Amino acid sequence: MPTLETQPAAELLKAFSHPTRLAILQELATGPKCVTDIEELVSARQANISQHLSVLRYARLVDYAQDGALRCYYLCRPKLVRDMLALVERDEPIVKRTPEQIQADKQRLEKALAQKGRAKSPARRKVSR
Amino acid sequence: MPTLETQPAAELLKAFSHPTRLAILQELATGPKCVTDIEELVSARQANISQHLSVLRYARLVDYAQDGALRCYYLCRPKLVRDMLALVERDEPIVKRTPEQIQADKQRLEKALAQKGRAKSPARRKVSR
DNA sequence: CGATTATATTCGAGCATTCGAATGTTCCTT
DNA sequence: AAGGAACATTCGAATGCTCGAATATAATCG
Repeated sequence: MPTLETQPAAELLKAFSHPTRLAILQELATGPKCVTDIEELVSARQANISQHLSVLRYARLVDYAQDGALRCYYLCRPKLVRDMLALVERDEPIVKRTPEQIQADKQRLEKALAQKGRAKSPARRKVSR
Repeated sequence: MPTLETQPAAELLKAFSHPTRLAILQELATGPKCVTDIEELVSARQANISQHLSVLRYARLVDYAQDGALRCYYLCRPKLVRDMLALVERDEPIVKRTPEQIQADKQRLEKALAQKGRAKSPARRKVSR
């Protein structure tokens, strides 16, 4: 019975889920930059960068400070962004489980549940096993 | 000059970016489950769950072991998934920076760059400041 | 075998995202 | 004030995503 607010979490993740936006965040992770700088570093047109920055701003991942005609964008939740970037580039080996291991896992899980929550019997199934 | 493969990273994140898929991953984080179990825990129709599981499988976040007529789904990169779930629910306070702080940051960044990379002068700008 | 259970796949409609082109706005600079 | 630089916004077309309904498949039961 774990419960995370999946709706807002999904929205946050969506903001991260675009190659150009990831590239922008990556650049901002090295320090604040104005739109023109970003435009050079990430290769995309100005309007497009602005559109993506707008998405990132709405998700509260970035904000900017105005400096004359320039807008210096920066990460407004730097740790979150950096950890996310680190997380997605790290690659965990993919595990493969046999039906037997799965059975064992289920057993452990049921035992743990039975111990804590009262009257939480496993769902009825038409299959024997 | 940071460089992460943004394309595959964005695809991975996209697989996470849906409320139902997050809910499924959350359930699987407590142990392996078959589709019918998931269907009860997450409230969505069977076909829809299957569709989302297919996306998660393609992203190599889950896999299954067949057990008779049942398919027991499990996380095939459990640490990645758990860390992601933890990351999105954690909420970092949003920082606000003043133009002055930004200036300071930029200064530091330029200094650091000048020290390492040769001939990396800042982009020309028409604005004085 | 025939029925039923468990799950997957296909299809189509509706909705959302993405991008470039064009245009706006604001702030310099002269 | 006029012009240009920096950036944002709007619009429309193309593409992609999401869901339910219907249908398919595979295993098990009787």
